Amino acid sequence: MRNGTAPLATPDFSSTGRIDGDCPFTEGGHHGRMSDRLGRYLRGSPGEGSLEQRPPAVAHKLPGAFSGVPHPRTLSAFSQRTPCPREDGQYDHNIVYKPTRGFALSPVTHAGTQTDLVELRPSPLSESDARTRVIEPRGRLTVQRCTTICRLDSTSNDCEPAVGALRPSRGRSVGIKRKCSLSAFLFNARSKRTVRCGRARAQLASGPPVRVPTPGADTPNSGQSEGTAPRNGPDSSALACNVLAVGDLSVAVRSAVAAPPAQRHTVSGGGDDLSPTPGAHGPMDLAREWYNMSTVGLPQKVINTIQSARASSTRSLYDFKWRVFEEWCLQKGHTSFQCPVGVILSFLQDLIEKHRAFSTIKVYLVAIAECHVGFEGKTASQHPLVCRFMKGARRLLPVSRSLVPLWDLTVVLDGLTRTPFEPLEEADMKHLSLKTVLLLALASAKRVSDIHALSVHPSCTQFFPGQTRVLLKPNPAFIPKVVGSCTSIDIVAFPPPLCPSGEQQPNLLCPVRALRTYMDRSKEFRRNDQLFVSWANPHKGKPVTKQRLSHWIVEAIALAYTSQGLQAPPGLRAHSTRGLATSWALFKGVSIQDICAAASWSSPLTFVRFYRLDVSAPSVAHAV
DNA sequence: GAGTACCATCTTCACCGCTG
DNA sequence: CAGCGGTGAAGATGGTACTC
Repeated sequence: MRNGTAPLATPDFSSTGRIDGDCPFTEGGHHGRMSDRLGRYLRGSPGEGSLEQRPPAVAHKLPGAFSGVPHPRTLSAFSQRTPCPREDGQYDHNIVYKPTRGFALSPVTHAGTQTDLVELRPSPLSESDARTRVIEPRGRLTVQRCTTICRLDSTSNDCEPAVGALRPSRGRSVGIKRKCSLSAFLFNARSKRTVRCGRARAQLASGPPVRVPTPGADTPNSGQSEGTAPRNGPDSSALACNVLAVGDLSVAVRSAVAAPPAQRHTVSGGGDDLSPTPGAHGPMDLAREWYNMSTVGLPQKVINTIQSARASSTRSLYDFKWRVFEEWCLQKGHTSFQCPVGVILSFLQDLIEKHRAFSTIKVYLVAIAECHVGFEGKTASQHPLVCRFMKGARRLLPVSRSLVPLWDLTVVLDGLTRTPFEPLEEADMKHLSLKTVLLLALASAKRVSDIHALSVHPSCTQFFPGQTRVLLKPNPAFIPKVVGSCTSIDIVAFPPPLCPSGEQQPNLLCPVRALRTYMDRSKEFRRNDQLFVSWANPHKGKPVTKQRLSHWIVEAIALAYTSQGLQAPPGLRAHSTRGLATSWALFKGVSIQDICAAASWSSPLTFVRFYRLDVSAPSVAHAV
């Protein structure tokens, strides 16, 4: 791993992936494997690991492009790169989103005096693309391991000592623009161990859940709004070098809409209403909101423009939430759009009792507020009781997650050095693909979407002479989740393991080697520039989706386990690679800034709150 | 029937930006 | 500047289609 200013670490594994006597890990360290030499670039004899300061690479930055282009040649190539459109004229990686499913246009009819306002009409909001996400560390883990409950409650301000230390002086985020990857630390996590000897894997992922403050609750905002200015620590580069070297409606509208029920459409509208109809979807996203606005006489185009204030995905999402509320109201005998506040609160309470996360409940409330007529000129969400309810929910529903990794990194890395993943040259395309994507995910700590955006186009993927290093950039058309956060991935090849015979052997865990092999093999059948393509018919050679990429990662982890005769832990998630890789990196001394830069987090708080795992926990230490 | 992939649905992360 | 409302979008998951 490297951060663009530091050399990639050079883990020293044997050809089997095991660490030789020269490895930077010793039995006496933490986990019995951590060496106090971690964080340094080892050269020479084991006992004389010298610190090698490498000249920092010049980081170039292109306006509007990805951050951190660390190599002049890269910059040149980058400036000349062109988007890589597919045959259908769209860019790879789903950048130009196609309507995954246009809402079927159906007559919008309703009872009331405004029927003519909402008729058969093309939906302006047809491009729904509600995508949602369940981040791995959301704390649904139910296995409790020990009696020592470590809770970081939202009401506590001293829950995370590190947070305070990490928090910028003004409570702002630490703008991090440098790029780096985490491969070195990651693969160093694969410490020397006695294979499965005394391993207590059952304890994995069974640690006490930890409650961390719900975003926004009792904790300062990450201050990302000001995150445009990189604010690197003055010596972060040096640190990285050393460490890496080791390895709304108006009141008028609402008042107008809030007409007496007698003037409004009713549920029994004989099919001519917009009232809740279980299973019947509106012709457009947030049709209720549309009707509410049309009722006060707003022109159709104006309404369309107003509704366009939100992305189609958000409208689609709110529409779904509103339909859920409509159905719930129907079952309870209420009129969804003008029900009393108590009904709304009861609905939200139901969500709490279903153990929905606070953020989920928040979205439901926003959706309801958009479609509900409101109370005395205010939206439903502005009602005093609703405000207090939400405050209570925030306290009652802190984000909790396990501090212990769900899966054992060392086991997985070990598995990747065995059949069916090795020998790599003989491995089938499936296993080669799985191994490559997993190594890449672990080494870069990137989101699946970031990996999905990688391309084999020469302007995006550059191998350095001797396959000593690879620079990966996402397709130029790729829009990351956090705009401006997407950085290129720079991975330096791992050196061959030291063998007594002096024979050069490939490092079986080298991401560069796996990537090179994968690209060479996939070249024969690939039909797209996207890095990862399907290996099986009938989609062979076509770009895989992000979801499939997630499946690959999970399957790779599971296979690594089963290939060793072990049972893979349940609940594996591709996103877990981020938490695990970065936690190991932190554990091994990587600065928080470098970690955030690599993982594209604008604030260290994000890492601490949602991802950080206790990889040094005794259970893991003993297990590994 | 197994394997692979896509689509639709669902949850909630991660952030922006306003307010007091 | 802490707190929080609001928003966009990502990942997980289940269902289903297709091929072999």
